[in-house]
Amino acid sequence: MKNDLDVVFKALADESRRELLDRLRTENGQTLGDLCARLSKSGAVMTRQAVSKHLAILEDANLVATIKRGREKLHYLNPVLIHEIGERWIGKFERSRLDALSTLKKELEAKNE
Amino acid sequence: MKNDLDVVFKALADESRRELLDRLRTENGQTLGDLCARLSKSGAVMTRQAVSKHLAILEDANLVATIKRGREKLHYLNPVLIHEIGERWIGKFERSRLDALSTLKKELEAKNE
DNA sequence: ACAATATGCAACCTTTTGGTTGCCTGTCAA
DNA sequence: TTGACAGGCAACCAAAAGGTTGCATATTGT
Repeated sequence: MKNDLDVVFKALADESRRELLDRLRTENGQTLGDLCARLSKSGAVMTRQAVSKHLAILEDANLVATIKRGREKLHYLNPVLIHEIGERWIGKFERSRLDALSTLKKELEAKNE
Repeated sequence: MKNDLDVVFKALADESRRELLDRLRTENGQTLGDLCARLSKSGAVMTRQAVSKHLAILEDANLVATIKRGREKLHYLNPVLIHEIGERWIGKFERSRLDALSTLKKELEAKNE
C-alpha cells in the first residue's frame, strides 16, 4: 500500500479501473463478485482474476480500501487521493491556465504575420 | 490529435511526461532541445529521441500544442484538458467524498464489535 | 556552398501490463 | 461433513510501453 503520486496516476491510466471506481462510487462496499459482473473489456467480458488484479492495483494505490467479512471481501472507494490530485497536481496547472493560453495565442498571431 | 479521456490519463501516467508538463508550466514555448536538457529517468539522462516520443504522446493527447518556427519546434502547454479532468472527472468523486469516508468508517466500526 | 544545428523516422530491444488458465484455500449452509 | 461458494496464488502469454541506435531531412549562419 504505497502512497506515491506515480502509483496513483498509473492506477488511473486504465479504463477498466476507472470504471471500477465509478461503480464503487455508485454503490460502495461491493464484493469482488459484484464488481466482476458485467465488467467488460471493449465488449468482451473479462474473468474474475483480471478484475481481481485491477482491484489489487487500486488497493495498492490506496484508491480503494477493503474489509474481509467471512468469505467475501468488501471494496470501499477511498476518494482522498483523487481529491489530492485535484488539489495539489491539477491546482498548480490551474494557476497557469489563462496565462498559457494567452501566450500561445500571441505566438500564433506572431506566426501568421 | 485525439481528445479522448483515456488518452489523456495514459499520457499523464508517466513520470517523465508529467515532468515535461511541469517544465512547460514554468517556462512555456520551449524547444525539444530545451526540454531535452537534464530530463532524467531515475538519475540517468535519456536521449533526445525518448523525449521526442514523450512530447509526441503529450501532443497527441492534446496536452501540448506546437508551433514550428524555422528548424525548431516550440512546445506550449495546453492546460484545458487538465482542467477538464479536474472539473468533470475528479468533480464527480468530490461529491461522494465525505459520504464514502463515513460509510467506510461505519463498516470498520461494525467489524470491530 | 557547406558545416553545424534541430528535428523526424524507422527498426529493434527489453520490461511492463493486462489478461488467461489451472489449482489451492477458506467459509458457509444443508 | 460435505458440497458449493468466494476468493487467492502462480505460471504463462501476447501486446503495449519506454528506450536506444542509426540514418535522413530541413534550416541556419558563415
